[in-house]
Amino acid sequence: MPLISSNRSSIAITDAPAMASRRAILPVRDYDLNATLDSGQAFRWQHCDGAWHGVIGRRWVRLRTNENFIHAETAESVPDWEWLKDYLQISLDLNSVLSTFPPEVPLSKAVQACRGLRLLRQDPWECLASFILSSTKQIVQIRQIVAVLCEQFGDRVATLDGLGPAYTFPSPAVLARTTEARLRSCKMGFRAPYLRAAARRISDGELDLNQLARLPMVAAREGLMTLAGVGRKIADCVLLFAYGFPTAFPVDVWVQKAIQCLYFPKRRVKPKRLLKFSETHFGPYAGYAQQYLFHYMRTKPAARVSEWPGE
DNA sequence: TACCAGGAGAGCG
DNA sequence: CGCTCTCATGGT
Repeated sequence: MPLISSNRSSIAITDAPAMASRRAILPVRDYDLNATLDSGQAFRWQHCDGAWHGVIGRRWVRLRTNENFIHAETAESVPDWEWLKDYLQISLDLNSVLSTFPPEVPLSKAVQACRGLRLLRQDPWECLASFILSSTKQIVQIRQIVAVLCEQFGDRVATLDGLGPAYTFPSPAVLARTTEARLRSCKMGFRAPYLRAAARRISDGELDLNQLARLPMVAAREGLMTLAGVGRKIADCVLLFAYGFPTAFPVDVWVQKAIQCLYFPKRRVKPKRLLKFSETHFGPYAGYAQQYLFHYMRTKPAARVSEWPGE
């Protein structure tokens, strides 16, 4: 056994010249990796021993973080780290985003409660499929369904020794070819036909997810909503978490409750009016504001307003 | 046990 | 439109 392995000392540091390596150190500022990976936008990250394990594209990766850096490690050496920096949105200046928020109390409190929460830039198909599976499910259950789906239909990818298997997210082509019954065995219930039909339309080329990225947001939303099982909320999740449209504003039960309680505590507001408020109040990075409100409501029960007018 | 979950679609008046 | 019901499953 050689004392020094050939690539053992090659650690990429951010923008160093291209050099194949298995490890990288990414300098970060205001980046709360824990909150970000556990905030209900992605469902495949596992927290073990102070590190996060996940699969991005076809690569398994382990992330560790402290206040100033994210340390990344892959199982096989990679030519560069752009795929990870893009996924984590490392180069986004968070302060310039936060400075566009309207200066009001509820949103400020939500930001203060979790400074460093970020939005990821996910693969459109994985994001779309995951949120098709999300409807009327708790986040823990969504994770479970997605894990089984990947185990059953994804490709095995290399991990570090002793860490257990990891899988890619199954492609539209693979899911288009399977049966509804096999999908239902992943415990996704009535969502199975939706997922299969979406996989079919995409693998047939009838709907081009890459093409949607080049459209204005509203047109991209309309494209997504032609899929059965994809309404306004799920479409907005994909627009925000995968395509990065900064004003996409998914309104789920949590966000609805947040806006109702924090902004209209006296009178009950109809969903339609509430959606209009979300489109006009939060500015050019409304999607970011949404994620802060969501996280705030979900994790700070003591701080949130508990009444729900009209009940 | 009962209730609800990062919804959407169909059926109704 | 706007309301109600259903869909499948499991965590709390």
